Amino acid sequence: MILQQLQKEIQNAFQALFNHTLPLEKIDFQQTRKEFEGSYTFVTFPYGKITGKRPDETATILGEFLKENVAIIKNFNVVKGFLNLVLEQSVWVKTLANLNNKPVWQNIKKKDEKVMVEYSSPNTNKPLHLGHLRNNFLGYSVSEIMAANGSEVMKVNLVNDRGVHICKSMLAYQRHGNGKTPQDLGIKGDKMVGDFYVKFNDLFKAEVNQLVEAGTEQKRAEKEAPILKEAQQMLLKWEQGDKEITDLWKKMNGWVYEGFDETYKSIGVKFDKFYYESNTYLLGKDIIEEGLEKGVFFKKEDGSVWIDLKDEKLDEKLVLRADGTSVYITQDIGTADLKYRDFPMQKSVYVVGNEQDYHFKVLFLILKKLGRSYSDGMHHLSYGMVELPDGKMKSREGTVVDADELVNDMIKMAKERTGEVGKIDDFSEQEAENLYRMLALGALKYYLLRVEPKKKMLFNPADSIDFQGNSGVYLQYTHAKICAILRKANSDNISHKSDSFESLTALESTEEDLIRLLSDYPIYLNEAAQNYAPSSIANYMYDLAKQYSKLYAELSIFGEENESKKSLRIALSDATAKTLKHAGKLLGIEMPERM
RNA sequence: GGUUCCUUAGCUCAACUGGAUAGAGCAACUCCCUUCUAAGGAGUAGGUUUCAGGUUCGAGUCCUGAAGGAAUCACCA
Repeated sequence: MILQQLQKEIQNAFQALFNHTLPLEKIDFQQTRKEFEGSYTFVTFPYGKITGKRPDETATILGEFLKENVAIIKNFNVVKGFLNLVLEQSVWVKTLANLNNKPVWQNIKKKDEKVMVEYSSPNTNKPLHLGHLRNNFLGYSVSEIMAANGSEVMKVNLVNDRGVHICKSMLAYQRHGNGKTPQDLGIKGDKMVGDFYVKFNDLFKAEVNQLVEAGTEQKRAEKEAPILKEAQQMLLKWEQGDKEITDLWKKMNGWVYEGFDETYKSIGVKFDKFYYESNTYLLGKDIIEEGLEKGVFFKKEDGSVWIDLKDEKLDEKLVLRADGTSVYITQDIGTADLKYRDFPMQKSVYVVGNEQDYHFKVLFLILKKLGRSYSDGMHHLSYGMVELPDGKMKSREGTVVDADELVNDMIKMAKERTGEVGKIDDFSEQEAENLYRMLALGALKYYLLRVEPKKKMLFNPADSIDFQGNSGVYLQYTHAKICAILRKANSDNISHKSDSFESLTALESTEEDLIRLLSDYPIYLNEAAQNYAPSSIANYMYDLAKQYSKLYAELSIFGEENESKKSLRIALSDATAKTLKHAGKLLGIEMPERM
């Protein structure tokens, strides 16, 4: 790669001129700004002490040395301490030839690194909504990105399938379900169970109001509402393995899973392994014991177990109740060990909303204090909530943007838009439906992934997700446009193998810019994995598509008379399409060949 | 109240981890389809990067403080 070569050349130059060895990883280039001539810029300000010269002098001396000794450097110019390097254009032709022969991502070596990514982790009471989509897309995408960077990745889903809240919907169903199944009602199983969860809340509120009217204090009423007590009772029975209750639980969860499966399939998200809290909620108690022995935890008079994190600017945190039952963090400690036994990973990523920042900080700290070898590789991929104009989404209140509905709406929009443009009249029904879905999901995924995860985002249902401009559809459109060109090149028998253009020595600036962008792809790929940031990929794709669109508008391909140039532009188109397709896959966005 | 996070153009977001004159899309306005897909391209306008200090050759980015917003501080998960 060019940048690596340039790094070495700078290192040599420093050695020869200043008798100083710069470590390679410290040699950094940035893109030359458009208003100056050059491709890459080396900043010399930091090296004053080494060279003993002013930055602009250092830059000039370096530039002269490089021009003299390095074949690919054609020229240079110095602006203050910025050394702009102008490369021989044959370098870019050669770069494209290499790209053409072997895409850059095929050069990425397999790492000896296992990564587990936990995401989605739904609650079986709550049908998936827009916020969950952000989670699912992030988790899926981060997994794909790490895998593309050579890691072995395991995608897992930890399903929250037990607890009082589950009993609530079960109870509401017992009372008002009349034994109906989702098939009877003609709705998805997860939706039906979700409805009963909402139903419970209505019943609960009614009871609370009644109590308050009868003179009970609000807070007490909320604790003593009979229906709540009954739900708690039900949880006890469930824990004791009561047949009637567990049968109902299994039946209702079965419905939910069917619904979830359908949604996962529809949005193109997959998992390698499922964990269920009903299997893991008892884990972790033995580790509490271990922690007591190690002196990491301490016991209070009432028998409850705590950890003191005051030294870390955190508080004391309960890890086991006085009655010996576990809390949330107990089972998370246990599950962490379980996961490591199943898949001894170096990195473990938890894709969970930022309302649990504190929880994960504590969890990772505890595991570190317990001396778990894997604790250093743990990472909470924390993302901001998706908010509506009137505030947060609440499943309990029913104020959510439902995932299935949103996807369906967008498919409808894609269909309308495609109808207006009218380029796929010869598509079969099936092909057309595939395309609509591809476009709808592309728009949705891009919309959610292009934003840095930790930022909260606002979704206004009134103005729909873009099919224009900086959007997923723009990327897909660019890809489809290129495919048209490749089809024509193929039917006209125009070669774009590297020997058809390798002799070229001059390039248009748009061509050069595009080649540079293509060859920089691994940098973004690496950055995305390093920072768990699909947004890096998304933004790169946009830049790439934009750069190509510019070239497409400026330069004619089939109207070009010089055969070598024609071939080069086709090769450039091909490389762009392949890169878009590869990067799109990392975001879960499919690229159509026609649209 | 403590802690953590956020604040960039009217709106939604970028900015290669401290680099040069802060960039895109949407919305507004001008142009460009008898030439490879106009779901596109070129342009105009829009900024004291919330504010006040500091660090240095250089700060949207780092440090301190302030303002506004969010989350969390449960023997819920």
